[in-house]
Amino acid sequence: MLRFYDTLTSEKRDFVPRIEGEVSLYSCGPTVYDVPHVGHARTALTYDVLVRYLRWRGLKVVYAANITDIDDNIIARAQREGSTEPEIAATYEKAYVDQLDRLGIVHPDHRTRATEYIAEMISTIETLLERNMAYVLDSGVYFDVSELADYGALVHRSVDDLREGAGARVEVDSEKDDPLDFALWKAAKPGEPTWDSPWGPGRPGWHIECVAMSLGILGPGFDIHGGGTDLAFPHHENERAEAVGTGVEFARTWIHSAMVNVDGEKMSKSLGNFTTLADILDAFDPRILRLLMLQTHYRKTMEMNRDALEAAGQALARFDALDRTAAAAGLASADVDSQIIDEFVAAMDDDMGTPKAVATIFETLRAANAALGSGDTERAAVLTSTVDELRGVLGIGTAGASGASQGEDEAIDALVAQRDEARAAKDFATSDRIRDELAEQGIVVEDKPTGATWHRA
RNA sequence: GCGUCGGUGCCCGAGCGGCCCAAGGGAAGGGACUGCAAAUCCCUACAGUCGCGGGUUCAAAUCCCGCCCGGCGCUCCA
Repeated sequence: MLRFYDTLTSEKRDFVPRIEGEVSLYSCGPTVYDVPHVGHARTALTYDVLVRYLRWRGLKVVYAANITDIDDNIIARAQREGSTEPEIAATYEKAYVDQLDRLGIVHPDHRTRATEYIAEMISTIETLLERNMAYVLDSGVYFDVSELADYGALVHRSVDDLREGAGARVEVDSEKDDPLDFALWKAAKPGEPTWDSPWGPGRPGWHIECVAMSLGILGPGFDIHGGGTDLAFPHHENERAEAVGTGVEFARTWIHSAMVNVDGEKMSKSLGNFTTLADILDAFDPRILRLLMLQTHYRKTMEMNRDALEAAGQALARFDALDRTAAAAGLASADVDSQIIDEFVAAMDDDMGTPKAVATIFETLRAANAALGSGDTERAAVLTSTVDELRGVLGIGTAGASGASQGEDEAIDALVAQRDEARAAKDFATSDRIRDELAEQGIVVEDKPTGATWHRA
């Protein structure tokens, strides 16, 4: 039985999709005004693995994710750089998608942009006005928090508590009825991009876009709404308020993935520990980052640093080593071990227990190596196939092509063959010299009963 | 301050009432294999106060209360 921890109810609950066998998922993507960082990767990866797993389990998944392509930050950057909002958004959306592609993140079925849903947002706002859940001021249209009974439910705060925080920290628009009331539509300001609306030219508030897109694509009462925990308030709380305010059922389960810390703190430019995704993926095999992240549960804050990445790199090398060993032994593909699969499924079904699932794979990996070592190729084939199957579910595939030319590879083959001859003749001086030469080129030679193999370090 | 999540070996990190003298990964020591390596396997030390103090229970890392410490949220944020 699939179970997920639901932020709204603060408990793990059995997951029953609204349509049997079909899961609808909406996940909040980034505001594209800068290059993506490792935090974006963790959030994207959480839902990537969820989608991969559900599909592997035989469920149909409709996955929608948004791109916020209009907001204060984008406008500010466009003005600063003498560019335009669409240009800034397009540039950083591409940067985001490009980096996620390197990580092998599955593409959502619907990747929508806020500016493509203006009409739907306006119509949602009209509904809220009709139902007296909102009011119009010169500065825009605002949601009336006092009209919603359980505002604050997602973050488990009372309206009074929230108001205390809002009054103390947010510059209160004195016109607003309540400091907690938030903008659905912002009236045009000079120099800003605008869209026409019944309330004059302006642009949408932040939260309304996700309501329009998620309900527009997935329909009322969709199964899962995801995003990073930092979005729980105010963004998700306000989304929920807006959607419920229109009288429809919103997300049935709320999943929030935790933050990535660098040097024990949330990364930020001001702290100087901002770690871009590109920097990490340039320095490490993308599968290393994926494995490292999956070794921590998605709801737990994780630490990201060079040591952790290097440790994960060593772990990943064991997968690649098994690939080589299995290939050298000529293992045929075999049926998977159903008991191990069951163990994996039990771990994943329990609120996406990827750390335990990964542990199961490593145990199987060791057993496969042991079987190989003892000459039990039949068992080794079963275990290796099981490892491959489960790696696939988590997106930890085999090593990619090195990018080296065929000629280079042939030259290395020739040297390795030459070394084999020298070894056969017990000319170890020569064989060691060749091995050292290859090592300098980053080539590791391994002697196996079936002959030497080599790979790039 | 309020809310929320957490504090487990040298490091990372599962477990969340008995199966725990606590998974898995990394690093460390020993052995096997190897001409020597690499890879692999086996063994060992690592946690004997699972942040601290109370309590509940036949039984607690796991539940309850209090305290200390940290992340995140309360402000744009994945």
